[in-house]
Amino acid sequence: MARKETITKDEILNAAFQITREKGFSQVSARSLAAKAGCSTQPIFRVYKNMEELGGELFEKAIAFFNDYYAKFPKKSETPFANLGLAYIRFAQEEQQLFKLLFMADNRHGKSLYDLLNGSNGWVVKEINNAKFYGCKDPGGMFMRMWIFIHGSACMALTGDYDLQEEDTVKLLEESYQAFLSL
Amino acid sequence: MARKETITKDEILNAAFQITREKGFSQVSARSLAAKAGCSTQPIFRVYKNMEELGGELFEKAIAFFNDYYAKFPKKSETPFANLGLAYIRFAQEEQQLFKLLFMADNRHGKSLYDLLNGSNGWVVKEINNAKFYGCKDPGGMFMRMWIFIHGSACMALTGDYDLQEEDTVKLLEESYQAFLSL
DNA sequence: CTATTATAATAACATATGTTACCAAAACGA
DNA sequence: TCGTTTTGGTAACATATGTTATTATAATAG
Repeated sequence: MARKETITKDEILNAAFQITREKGFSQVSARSLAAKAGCSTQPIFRVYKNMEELGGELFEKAIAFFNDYYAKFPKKSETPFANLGLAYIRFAQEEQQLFKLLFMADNRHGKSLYDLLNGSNGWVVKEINNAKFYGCKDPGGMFMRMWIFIHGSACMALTGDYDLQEEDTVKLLEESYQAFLSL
Repeated sequence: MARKETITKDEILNAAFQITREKGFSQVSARSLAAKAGCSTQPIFRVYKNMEELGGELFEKAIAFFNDYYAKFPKKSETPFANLGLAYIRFAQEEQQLFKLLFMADNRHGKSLYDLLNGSNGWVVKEINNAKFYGCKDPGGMFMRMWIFIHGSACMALTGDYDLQEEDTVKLLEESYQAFLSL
């Protein structure tokens, strides 16, 4: 019989995720990854065909992480899109590297922004329905405007051009929603 | 006496700028740059101490390019921030790589976003004064909100999540300004 | 205990990077 | 023409990358 596996796919993926989280996806190399996982480069190429394949699974793991982040994020506002937006902006502030990977990179691995946001729980759909429920006449347009605003805040957080605290962000999002309602 | 110089600093910088514009700053390597400039790598290290120094001058050149782009951009709206915003968004659409370098990268080479936008002509100041002239009570807050919105549009253009044409963008910016006025 | 076999470490290969050493090629005053 | 000096090409060095070949290491069926 054969030798037992000591380095699992999960361990490798987790190590890659850690590096990505701390220093960014570009810092995940075969060797840096091996070092983080405490092995040589061989186990990596046993479980993954190549580094690109690992990139794909890493992206999936990042999606799951964001979904979990949002699922656990405490609700702070009744205003449609405000909670999702607040979580998104805080995610950008707290998990800069993951945010870059998910929402600012060229390669989304076939997924659309909507796919990423809507997640497995249909969160965007829920927010849009919520807006409808609260009497918004053009929920689609509202989502577009709000998302431009939310994404702008998040991206500016990454370059150090947005540094509002949570309370102020909530206020900003609620105000913006009200302002866009008038259109 | 000494041999005449055949490869100038300008030629090298222009070649680097071309590569950046076409394929992104990350694609500017000593060798790719030499190839583009039609020389060996030596002239590069004659005029620049190292590649980082070239990076600095390249950034400056990109700033100048954006300033020129905006200076020549035809005015399409009377609404404060709308022209600047429109130019910014179109710049993101047409010059993706330069936009990334200037407005999305970590390293701004000591310049703030305000520095970059305000340029040598005080454009932001002018827009803020313009808003004041048109009766905006909180021009600073308006700039912040408008810029979040504008930057969000531009960044979404880069990931393919914003594809409005010029007219629609103008309308969107004008509407947003009006909406924010109500705050 | 031994043969088999999957695992994983070492080391290599091929390539790309910044940077430098070295040398050949101008350019021009003497 | 010769000597001096700067310029620029070739080639090297050091390092980092993905990937693969080779070898040593378990693990267990027989």
